[in-house]
Amino acid sequence: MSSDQAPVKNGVASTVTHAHQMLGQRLKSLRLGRRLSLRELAEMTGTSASFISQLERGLTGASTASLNQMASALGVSVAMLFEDSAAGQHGVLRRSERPSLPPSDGCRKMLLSRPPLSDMEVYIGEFDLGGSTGPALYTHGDAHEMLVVLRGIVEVSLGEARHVLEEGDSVEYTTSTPHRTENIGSGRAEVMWIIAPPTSVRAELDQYTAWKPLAAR
Amino acid sequence: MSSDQAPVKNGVASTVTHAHQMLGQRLKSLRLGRRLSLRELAEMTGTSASFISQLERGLTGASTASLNQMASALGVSVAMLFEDSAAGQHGVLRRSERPSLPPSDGCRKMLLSRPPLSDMEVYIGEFDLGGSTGPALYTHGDAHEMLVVLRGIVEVSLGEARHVLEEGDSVEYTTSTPHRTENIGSGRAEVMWIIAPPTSVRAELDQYTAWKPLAAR
DNA sequence: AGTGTCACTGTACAAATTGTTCAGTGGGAG
DNA sequence: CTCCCACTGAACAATTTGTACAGTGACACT
Repeated sequence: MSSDQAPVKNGVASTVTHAHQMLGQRLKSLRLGRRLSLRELAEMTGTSASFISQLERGLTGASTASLNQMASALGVSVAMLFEDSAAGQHGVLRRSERPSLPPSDGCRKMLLSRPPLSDMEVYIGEFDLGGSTGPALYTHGDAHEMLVVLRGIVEVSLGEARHVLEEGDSVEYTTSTPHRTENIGSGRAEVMWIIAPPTSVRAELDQYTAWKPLAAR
Repeated sequence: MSSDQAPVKNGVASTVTHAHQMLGQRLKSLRLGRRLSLRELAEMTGTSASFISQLERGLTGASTASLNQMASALGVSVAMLFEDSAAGQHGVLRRSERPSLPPSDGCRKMLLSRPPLSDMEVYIGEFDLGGSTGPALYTHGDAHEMLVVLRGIVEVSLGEARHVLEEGDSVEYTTSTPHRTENIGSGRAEVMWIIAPPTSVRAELDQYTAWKPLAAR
């Protein structure tokens, strides 16, 4: 409150620090939303805790390099660090507006959750006939994941185990369990993935690690 | 390690403490899964932190009253505190096995997530023609919630605002925002609610608080 | 009545973790 | 050459963590 009275030489300086504070607030709310401490985020971004502390309170600015690291560690785009909107917004997302991830192997993934707001990640996946999430089983982070079959029949591999799921069935597992989903029905399939807490989507997207299955029993 | 060598008079005593330890481990993993500290859980259950500490380490047992409190605060049944299975289980839940909550106002809710495993709550709601989640808007806890329309057309009230959502549309909001869902389509409707982090279902089920809307503008 | 046993509380404590302060370093722009 | 500024590292006080310990009251079984 009293520190607002910091000496200001000119108008430019004040708007600069104001911009810093806006960024700082946003950064802080994002970090707290992810339940991260300064040190944890510092390690993720390869910076220091004190730096982020100063950053959040608008005492300093950040280089574009740092901004990139922050944004990716928090699972948001750099743009989202600046756009002051999305505050009072109730995030209505129309079906037609769903952002979709690059498709592959006969599977189109669409993101329903909006990273800065959510404490979860929600995807919808549409499988073509014989489509799958890829040839290998994947692991990412250490959160909880649920898969719900909205339409069709799929086979879910979890480590060594396999489960055939029909419409309305669901599975839960941890994201650290190697997993994979394949459409084994005679038509198209549609599933929903729910991940909580969010595993910082973009940050880890290219860090997905493959898993070597043991020889078949 | 060395404390394992505690004096044991007979076989009964050893199996008793063993049972205590099993319960303790389970309790601890549940608590940590909810990211609760001993004191937080103590306050929720109306007990003390030191008691829970001893409990988790198998130094003492618990009365049925305490067990009930623990279970409900953690959002699990008392039985789940004891069944040592569910360890290697990948929670497959068939559509026909979904536990359903007491229906009301033309809306049947079914729980897809299994409390002990999940970091989220997932419900599916089926609305009859004109059905709704109730006459009033409700508030519960302070988590994030997403609603996805699987079939039909619904109207979602969020505080003063109203949104008409069609199949495939979704909304995000915080659970502290007074909210309500109503089927306004010409047929049945089906939606999905996702809440993270979990707000300890059973514990709060009867603590849902109504919200008085302001006079219509 | 007497005597344990046992569930449970409250205080106290060491250790870890929190965010912040501060002095300082290095590099790029003027 | 020099100022500015992004950024580091160590040290800080304030909380918060889980645990230890000494108790209290109730119930069970002589």
